[in-house]
Amino acid sequence: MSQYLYVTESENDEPIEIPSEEDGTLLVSTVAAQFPGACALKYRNPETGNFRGIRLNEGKLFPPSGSWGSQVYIAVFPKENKRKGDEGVENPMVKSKRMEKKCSDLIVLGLPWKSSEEDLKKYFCQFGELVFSQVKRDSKTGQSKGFGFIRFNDYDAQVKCLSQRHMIDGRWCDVTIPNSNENAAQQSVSRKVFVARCTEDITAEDLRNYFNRFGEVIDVFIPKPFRSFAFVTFSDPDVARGLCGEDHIIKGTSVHVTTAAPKGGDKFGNENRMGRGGGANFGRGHMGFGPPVGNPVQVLSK
DNA sequence: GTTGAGCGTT
Repeated sequence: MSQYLYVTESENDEPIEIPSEEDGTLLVSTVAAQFPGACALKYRNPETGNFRGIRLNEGKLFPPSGSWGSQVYIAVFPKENKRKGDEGVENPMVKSKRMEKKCSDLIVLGLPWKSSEEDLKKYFCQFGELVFSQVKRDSKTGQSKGFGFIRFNDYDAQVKCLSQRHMIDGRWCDVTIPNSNENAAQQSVSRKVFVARCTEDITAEDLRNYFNRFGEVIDVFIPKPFRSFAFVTFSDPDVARGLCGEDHIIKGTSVHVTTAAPKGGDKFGNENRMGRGGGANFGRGHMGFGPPVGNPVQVLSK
């Protein structure tokens, strides 16, 4: 029997529902219709956190265990640009890829009180597809606070959008990079990252599964009671640092990754006292990565 | 039931 299954291009995109065939298989051509160039599917095995490939024969994809279930499958492309880089270490392009222009959440100021997430999508889709939109509201009344956040899939769309003012339902609105993202490039180094803006439905396993694609996750810690943040520790500090400053969408929530330092006092693993020069001797002296618009100022106090 | 600079429940 035919069913709709969830497929996404990358795990932090919103999935698209696409139909299988009557015999339960899924045609690669069906996948490619939504994801041009896609040649296969994979999915995250919840037990191991690893990717599993979907069996493919003569253009037909076969459900892993009889049925496709409700999990999200990921489209696979030929020669996909890999993000985690064992062999990519020697390829400078791989590294700089992460420091390259990537989309981040954008704050939208001055929204009409009545504007909703849907309104944001309707307006901003003229620049490109939104993978995230949110209107900040009073938790009690639900009344909009007059600002929100959006995120594009495509960096060019973001650039275009940032370059102008926006008339949304009769009001001029400004779109900028949020201040909270400014600490993107310069961060101290640790194997552990702080994941802000978590929601309660994001479990430790969700975090592990999500972040495992960037490098081996060796620990996930979610404070109890719920405090809307979490810590994720990687085996490789480079991976941790590479993620800092980024926004990631997990289960529809945009979380923000920074170094795990602001508060201090963590149970497991690293104590981040960066008092001496110690702590962070990963690799050679040159820390490369000349940030294009370098902000060499390191905030010390606080 | 109002409002109009801001920055996302560390």
